[in-house]
Amino acid sequence: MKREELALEIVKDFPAEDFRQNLIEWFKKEQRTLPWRENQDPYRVWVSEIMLQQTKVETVIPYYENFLRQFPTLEDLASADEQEVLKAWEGLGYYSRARNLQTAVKEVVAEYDSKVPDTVREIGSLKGVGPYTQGAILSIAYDLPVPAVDGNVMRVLSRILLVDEDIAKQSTRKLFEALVSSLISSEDPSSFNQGLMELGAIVCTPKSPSCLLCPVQDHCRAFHKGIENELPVKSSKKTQKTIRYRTYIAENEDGEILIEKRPGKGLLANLWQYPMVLEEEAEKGWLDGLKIEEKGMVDRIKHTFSHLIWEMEVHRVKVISGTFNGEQGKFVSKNELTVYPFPVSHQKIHPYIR
DNA sequence: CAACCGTGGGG
DNA sequence: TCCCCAAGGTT
Repeated sequence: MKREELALEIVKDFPAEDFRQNLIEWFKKEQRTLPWRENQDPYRVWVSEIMLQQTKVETVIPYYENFLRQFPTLEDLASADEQEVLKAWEGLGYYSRARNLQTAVKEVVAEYDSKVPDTVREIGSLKGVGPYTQGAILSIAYDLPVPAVDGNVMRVLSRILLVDEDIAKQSTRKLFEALVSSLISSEDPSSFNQGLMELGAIVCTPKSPSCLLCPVQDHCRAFHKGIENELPVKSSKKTQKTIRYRTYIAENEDGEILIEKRPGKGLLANLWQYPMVLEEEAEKGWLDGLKIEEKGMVDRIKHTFSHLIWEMEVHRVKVISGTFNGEQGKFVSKNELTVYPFPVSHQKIHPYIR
């Protein structure tokens, strides 16, 4: 069955008008007070949507408030120094979001007279703005009836409409976009989309949803069948790979510590760290061209990313002589080290070393 | 498509 | 400890 036909089949006999009314009324009454809900400024909505990608509301709030203080307008962000933008993002993760956002904002200044475009085609062409974010901005900032399907929406609608497609698969999002398109309010698409997400965030939660408090309980097929905990169907991700590194706290005769800059692409792009070498490539007595004197292992650090694991042996060494062959390395004073501005997360010289 | 790209918190 | 999760996008 084609996707549109399947969507029509699913919403057949569904009381859409009742559902819309209950959802929107609930949202207007119960929505949380959040800094990005002060007004409909497209720039403010945009920033919030980027920050909220894969990130909890409570985490985003302080970052958002600080970011808007530093870059109050789209023009301010467009003309800002990239290092400052990344610094403001420090600790939020997924740092390409920050770069893409600034790139896109610059394009809006240059190509759209500093006005955030209001069409799917134009806004969707901006860097970092995908299918979800374009729908979110268009509906929330411009009151346009466009689907904004995120994880919340798929969870909520999979229960209400009894959809058992695997939401881990990218293609499934399109089915839910078709469903939302047929259900969305033309009167208040903003409250409809936000209502679905808000419901997912505070009532229709992943584990033990609060069905007794749900404003659309009457319309929920999963609740009526008592299988709300079986939905949504989501295939589990596979286990992460483990990479072993040796990490050096390398001190020279002046008491300075060596740090290196990571490559400009890939994981933690451009972030500074203590020099790291793959464990199997760690040479005794040498570190990328530097002759060193081993002082002993001082710690073992395990850091889990979303898709891989680092296991690091931390060694303290004394630099005897030689020139560092790493990408970009330099010695900094211990004093400078503790406050090294960018982009080490949380004011630690190495994000994963205390 | 599936892999890549962070981080912090909850169960 | 381990797994899952959170207003996803890019390649």
